[in-house]
Amino acid sequence: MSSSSRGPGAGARRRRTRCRRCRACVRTECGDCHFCRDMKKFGGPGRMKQSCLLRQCTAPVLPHTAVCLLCGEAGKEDTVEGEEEKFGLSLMECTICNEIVHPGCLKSLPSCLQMGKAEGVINAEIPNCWECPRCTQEGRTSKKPKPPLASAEGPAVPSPSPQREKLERFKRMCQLLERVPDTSSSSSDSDSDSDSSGTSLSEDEAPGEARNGRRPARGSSGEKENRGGRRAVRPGTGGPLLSWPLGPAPPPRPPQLERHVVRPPPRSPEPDTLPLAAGSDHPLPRAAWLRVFQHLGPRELCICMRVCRTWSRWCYDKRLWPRMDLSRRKSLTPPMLSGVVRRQPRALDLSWTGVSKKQLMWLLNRLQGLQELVLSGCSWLSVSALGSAPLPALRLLDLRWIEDVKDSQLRELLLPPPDTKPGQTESRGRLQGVAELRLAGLELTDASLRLLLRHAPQLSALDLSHCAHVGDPSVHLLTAPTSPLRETLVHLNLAGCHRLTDHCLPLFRRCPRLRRLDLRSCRQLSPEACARLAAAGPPGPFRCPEEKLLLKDS
DNA sequence: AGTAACGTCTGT
DNA sequence: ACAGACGTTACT
Repeated sequence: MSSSSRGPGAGARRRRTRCRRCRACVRTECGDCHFCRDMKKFGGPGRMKQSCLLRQCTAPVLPHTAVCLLCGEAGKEDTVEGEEEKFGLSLMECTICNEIVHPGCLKSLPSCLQMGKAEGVINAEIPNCWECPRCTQEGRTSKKPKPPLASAEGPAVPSPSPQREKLERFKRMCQLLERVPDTSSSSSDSDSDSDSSGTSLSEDEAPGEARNGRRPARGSSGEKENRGGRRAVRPGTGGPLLSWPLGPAPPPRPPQLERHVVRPPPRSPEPDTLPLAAGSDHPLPRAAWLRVFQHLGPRELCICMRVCRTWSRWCYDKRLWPRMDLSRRKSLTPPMLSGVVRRQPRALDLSWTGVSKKQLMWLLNRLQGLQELVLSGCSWLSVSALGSAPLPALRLLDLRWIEDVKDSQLRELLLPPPDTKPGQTESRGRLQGVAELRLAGLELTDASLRLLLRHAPQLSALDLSHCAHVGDPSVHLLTAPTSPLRETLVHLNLAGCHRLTDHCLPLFRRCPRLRRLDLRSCRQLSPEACARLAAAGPPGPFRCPEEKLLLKDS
């Protein structure tokens, strides 16, 4: 195997490895995803050899054995203090040519070997990842593969056009995500990342349906040569250590872009001022601009984002995007999804969309601050992604009118994740902290309500309208002395629950905080019994005028 | 030596 | 385009 005979740093591309620190790395396997089920330890055949979907590292690092192609040494950023010095001594891997160097080693090359004043384009999303000055300088990005510098004798690398397209998308993504100290003009088109349609977002890529959201293809390690059949031969890869940048450069291998990750915007310092064409800065600081932007809607913000690079960056501020609405979009494109992730909304409406399970999983894994999620009218197939998603901040979940949701499906969502160890913390379901749950139109029975009492005990608003199986016993359950919801419920929607009879009405007086009870379209309820409930004086519910018992269809 | 899993290739 | 397979790499 030729790649193993190459010394590290001699052009052998390095496989990335887990950071072991990110949230994904430190969690346990879900035991339930496609790849877990394949694992021998979970009773599978062990053929796929992939990491648990929930354990996909979000910051894959270079292996410890990686060294600089130029000096042959490892990363040495720990030996210095300043940011700039650290950068010069860190190992950077180019997403295009895959070469790993110390940026400092590049700078100290004789000037005749340097690439003018070209700067690398740093990809802040992935550690030690950039587009090296040479690739940047030569425009070796989306359009052309990196030609062998010394016109090596090797065969041209076949680059099928789909891969080329992916490369272009990848390049765009890198430009959009880059957080380079603005010395380079190589990313001038990155300002155009917001599109003209207002609420729809188009910018960097998200994997969408692709490849389970696997990590970005770094260069691989040349193992493609181990297969018979067609393969991309890499000429000149055994070249001398110091051949770069003069020697035959490894031809580019378009990375397999469908696997790259898009993460929340890094906490990189934002420019605080707006540079003007005249060279000076606009007197208003960023904070003032943000206060202006806060008065704009999504459409206007997207327009602002096309004004200039600085505005574009400022407008990603998540304070400007507390809620995002993608409802009723038949298909969600990768740019839309990554646009959401970059804006980190607190509330996201995906109702009646064709969001897929993978897309939802991808999103939720990257929206850890999400407080409100609306998925009404989506398919259970997709929504089941909630079953293995981390939802630490979730307060509102809307699952109305999802087809095929019965007790067993809701159970999946309510029960604690399978990897929660009994002694770890107390076993907590995902919806423990949820205050508002909308379950209208689902085929739930009292079995689900019992689970709700146990695993969603903090509900203040519950929508069970048009749940055909909800009847008097359900109200008994909800208002029983043992029910935690008896104390917490403020809003309860039971509209269209035909099985409810007058007998259940007095039970609602057990809920001291109940302020709004929707009993519209409950055929068996008599106006008289409802009137008696409504007239119930203190300490019963519905005391204030704005607190209502809704009885009739308005 | 053993385990995990990365990145690419193949068949559909 | 996708899912599955698997050689190989990274690390213990």
